[in-house]
Amino acid sequence: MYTIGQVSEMFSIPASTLRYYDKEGLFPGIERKSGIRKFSNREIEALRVIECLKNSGLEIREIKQFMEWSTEGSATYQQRKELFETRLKKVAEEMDNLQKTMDMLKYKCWYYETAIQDGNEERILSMLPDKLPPEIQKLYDSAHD
Amino acid sequence: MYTIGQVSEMFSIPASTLRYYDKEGLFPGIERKSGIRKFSNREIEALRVIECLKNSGLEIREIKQFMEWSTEGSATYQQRKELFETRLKKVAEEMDNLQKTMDMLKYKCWYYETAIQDGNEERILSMLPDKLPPEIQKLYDSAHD
DNA sequence: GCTTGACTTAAAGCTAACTTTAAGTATTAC
DNA sequence: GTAATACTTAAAGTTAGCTTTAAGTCAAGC
Repeated sequence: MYTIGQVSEMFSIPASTLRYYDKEGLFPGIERKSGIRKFSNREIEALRVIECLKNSGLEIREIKQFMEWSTEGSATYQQRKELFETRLKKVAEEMDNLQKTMDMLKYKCWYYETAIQDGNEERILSMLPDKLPPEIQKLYDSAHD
Repeated sequence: MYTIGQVSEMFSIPASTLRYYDKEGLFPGIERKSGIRKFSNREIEALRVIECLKNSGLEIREIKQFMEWSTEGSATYQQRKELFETRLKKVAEEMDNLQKTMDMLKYKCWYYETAIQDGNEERILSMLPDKLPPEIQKLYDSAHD
């Protein structure tokens, strides 16, 4: 059993944020002793799922929905499974998107490395849009679909 | 040369957002004809970079800084290069983080598939924390470092 | 010449996710 | 017993990034 301060330390999350999460219903049925929250393994695992769902782009009120489903036993297994499947797809898309972002960033790194070497951008501009070195051309094309 | 409406269509960005970006200084020196903005290839390419930097987690005011550097010629090549290098590192970290998020999501998908098959979570809980099927154990460990 | 549709502005409004504040209670260390 | 520390609350404040509103200008088609 942990206090809010201990959990705050463990997860590097401000206690005020944990209180906010509780107020928003993310720890349904959390135990209390004379007003003070007692975080058990259930809440610790909940917090790991909260972080995961938040990273997947889910909003707090949708995470609350999930936490409510979790208190309803086997009747909501299907909904919960579908939620995770949907989130998985979403994150896979986000990864694809970030891969394109990285390609653009790598292209720009090359661009400025080359500009620094040359002292100007003229040689680069004369290679655009399709006479860049092969590796760089790939990055450029990926970023300029 | 494009009007704000054409650019809005091309990039699927509301015209109001493009005006907001302009107000925030993201199109320094954009041309106007009797008050109306004229988006040239320079602004189109700027918009691609804006999207890229935004996806990398940069704030609008930092993107503005970059756009100002871009008007200052070769004197700022170094800063611009470093900006893209820093962003690249940041996005690579974000990708790692998302990979962990995906592992947790995959684990949860398996969890609920199994719970649906069994009708309850008992068998799964008896396998925790280190007697899960090998492939699933990997996901679980990755998500519970 | 008048209607239509796309553009313009400044300013106010919105939303999510916290974060801070102010005032108070409870527990632990000495 | 008292001082320090950690907890409690409700409510107000903050921030980023838009989005909407209201009032107006401008060019093209009929």
